[in-house]
Amino acid sequence: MNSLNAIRLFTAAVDAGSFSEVGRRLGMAPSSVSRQVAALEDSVGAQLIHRTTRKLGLTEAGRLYFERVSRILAELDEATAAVSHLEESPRGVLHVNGPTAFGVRHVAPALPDFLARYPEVRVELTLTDNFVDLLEVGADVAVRVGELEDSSLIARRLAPNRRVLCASPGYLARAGTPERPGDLAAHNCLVYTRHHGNVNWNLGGPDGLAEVRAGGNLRTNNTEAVHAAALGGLGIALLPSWLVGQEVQSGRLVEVLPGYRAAPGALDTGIHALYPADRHLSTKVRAFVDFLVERYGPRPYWEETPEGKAGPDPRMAR
Amino acid sequence: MNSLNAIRLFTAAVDAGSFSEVGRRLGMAPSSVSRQVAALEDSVGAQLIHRTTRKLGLTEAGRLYFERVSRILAELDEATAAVSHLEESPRGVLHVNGPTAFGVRHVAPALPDFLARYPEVRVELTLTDNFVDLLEVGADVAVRVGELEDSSLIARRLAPNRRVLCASPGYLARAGTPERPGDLAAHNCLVYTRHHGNVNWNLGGPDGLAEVRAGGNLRTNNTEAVHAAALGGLGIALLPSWLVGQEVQSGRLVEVLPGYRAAPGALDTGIHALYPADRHLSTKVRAFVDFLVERYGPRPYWEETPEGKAGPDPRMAR
DNA sequence: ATGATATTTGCACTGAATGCAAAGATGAGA
DNA sequence: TCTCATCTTTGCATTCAGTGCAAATATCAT
Repeated sequence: MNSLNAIRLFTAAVDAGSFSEVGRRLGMAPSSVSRQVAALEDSVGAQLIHRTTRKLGLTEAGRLYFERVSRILAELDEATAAVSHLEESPRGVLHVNGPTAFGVRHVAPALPDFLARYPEVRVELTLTDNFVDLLEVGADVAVRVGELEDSSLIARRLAPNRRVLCASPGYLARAGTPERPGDLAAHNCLVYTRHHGNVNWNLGGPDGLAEVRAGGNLRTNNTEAVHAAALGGLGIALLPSWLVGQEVQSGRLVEVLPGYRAAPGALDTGIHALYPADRHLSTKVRAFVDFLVERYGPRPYWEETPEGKAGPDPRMAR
Repeated sequence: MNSLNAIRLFTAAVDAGSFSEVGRRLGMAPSSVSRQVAALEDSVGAQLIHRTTRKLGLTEAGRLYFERVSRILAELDEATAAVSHLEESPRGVLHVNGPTAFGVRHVAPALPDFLARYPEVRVELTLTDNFVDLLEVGADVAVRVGELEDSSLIARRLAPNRRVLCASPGYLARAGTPERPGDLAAHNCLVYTRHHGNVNWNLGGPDGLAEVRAGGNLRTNNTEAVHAAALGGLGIALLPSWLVGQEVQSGRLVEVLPGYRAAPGALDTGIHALYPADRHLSTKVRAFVDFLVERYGPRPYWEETPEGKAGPDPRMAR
C-alpha cells in the first residue's frame, strides 16, 4: 500500500524540482525524499521521475500521476479541513433526545435562546418516554429524568429532581389542608404507580422520615394524568417540582406540607444530560450541555420562591 | 500528517460495522484497527465513530468525512491503476530522438511496422543533428550514430556502424577502379571533415592497416553533401553502410576496394539506442528498443549482399 | 581541471505500528 | 438474573519502516 507521505513528497518534488530542495523546505534529509519517491514508484510499478544529479524530469506516467494525485491531495486536505471546521465552534445538526413531559416544559422553551446563541447549529429534538439507545437513534445527547441506567455514557447533572406534595386551592378549600404527614391518610391521594409496586409515600421533613399510606380514588401510571387530576381539584399529588413548580408559583396549585419532600430515591436521582464517552466531545454537545447547566443553574427557575425565600434545604437535593 | 492506512481502515470499519470484522478481513489485530482510527480522529481533531462494544455509529463529522474520503480513496486507486495500466503493455506517447539522416532512412521507415504491432502507442519523432539532453527535450529514447557521450544513460547496441568506400558507376567508368589502397591517391576523394581534423583515411584490409592521404576537390562537414556528390559521380567517398548500403545493392553506387573498410574509430563505434537508467524501464521504451534490435538484427538489411554472400568479416564490426 | 551541488546507497538508529494478553462493556440466551 | 460470547481498549514487548549521516557517483559552472 502506497503511503500518503510518499505521494506528498512526490508532488513536492515535482513542485520544487529537486529532492534536495524538498528536503530543505520540509526539514528532512534528501535521501529520505529519494527513498520515499522510489518506494512510491515501486508500488505503482512505474518510473515517475527521471533523475539526474542536476534536474528531475517527469515521465509520462509521472505527469499523469501528478495531475490526478495533486488534485486528490487537495481534496483530502479539504475534507480534513471540513471536519476540523465542524469542531472549531458549535455547528451542524444536534440530535437531542428526552422525555416528553420534561422536554416540552423545559427543553423546547430553552431552544430559542440556544439557537440564538449558536446560529450555525440546527437542533433535531426527539421526545420519547421509553429509554432509547443513543447510538441506535443517532442522538448526540439525551436528557434523562430520574434513575440512570448503567451504561458507558457520561452523565452531567443538570438539576435536582424533587417531588413535592401539592393540590389545587379548590381542593384544599373543600377538604382542608393537612398539617402533619399523618393527616394525608384522610385525604384523597393521587397515586402514580410506577411498577405496580409500593404506593406508600416516604416523606422527609423536620422530624425525620415518615412513611405514609397514600390512597384515593385514582391510581395511574401516567404522571401527566396525576397532574391533570390535581389541577382539576381531585386531591393531593406527589409530583416533581419541574412539573408543578411554576403552577405553584402562579397559585394554580398550592404546596402542601411545605416542609416535607419525597425522600430521595431512585426517582429523585436528578436530571442529567447523557452523551457518549468519546475522547473528542463535539463542541455542539458541549455547548448544549453547558447551556442547560447554565440555564437551570444550581436552583432551577421552577423552584424559585416568589419572595426569594430559601426553599427546602438544598442539601436535601441529593 | 494522517496516514493513508488509517483512512482506509476507517472506511473499512464503516463498511464492516466492526473493528474486529475489519481485523478478520484484513488479517490484522482489532487493536491495531482501533488505534489507527483513534489516531486518525486525533489528527482531524474530531470524533468520527461512536464506539460501543456491540456496535459502531458514525458521528456527523464521521459521516461527512466518510463520504468525502471514500470517494477520494476510489480516485486514488484509480490514479494508481491508470499508471500501472500504462506499464502493463506498451502504451502512450513515445518520444524518439535521433539524427536526421539515419532517422529518415532507418527509423521512420520502421515506424509503420512498430505502430502496427503496438496500436496503443503514439510516436513523436524528433530528428536533430546536435546532441540533446533527453531530459531537456522530454525524449524517452534516442538513437545515436557513432561515438557515445559520457553519460548515465543506458546504451543498447542496435547495429554496427561501418564506413565503406564507394563511387558511382559513371565515375568508375571514367576514372578507373582502384585495385589497391595506394591507388586512391590518384582519385578524387570526397572528404568529410568532421572537426577540421585529420583527413587521412585509415583502411583495414587483408594486408593490415593502410593509411592513405585522401584529397580531392570537395571537402565538406556534411555527410549528405558527400553522399550527393558521390551519387553525382564526383569521386570516391567513405560513407557509412547504413547510408549507402541499399544504393550499393541497387547498383546506383559501386563499392570500391571491397576488401577494405574504415578502420574502427570513434565514428564507427556503432549505432545505439540510449535511454535513461531508471529502475523501472517503461514497457514502451523496451518494446521500441527491442523492436529496433530485432529489425536491424546482427547483420542489418542495409549490409545484406544480393547473393547471400558473406560480406566483410563480421569481426571487423566495431 | 576544480569545486559546488545533486542523487543514491550502506549503515546504525529511532519511532511508529503490530500482536498478544488482559480488562471492561454489552447483548443474547439459559 | 446469571453466564457466556464477543466487542473495544490499553499495557507491553517486539518488529519493521522511516530517518539521518556519511560516502560514492554524477553533473554543471567556473
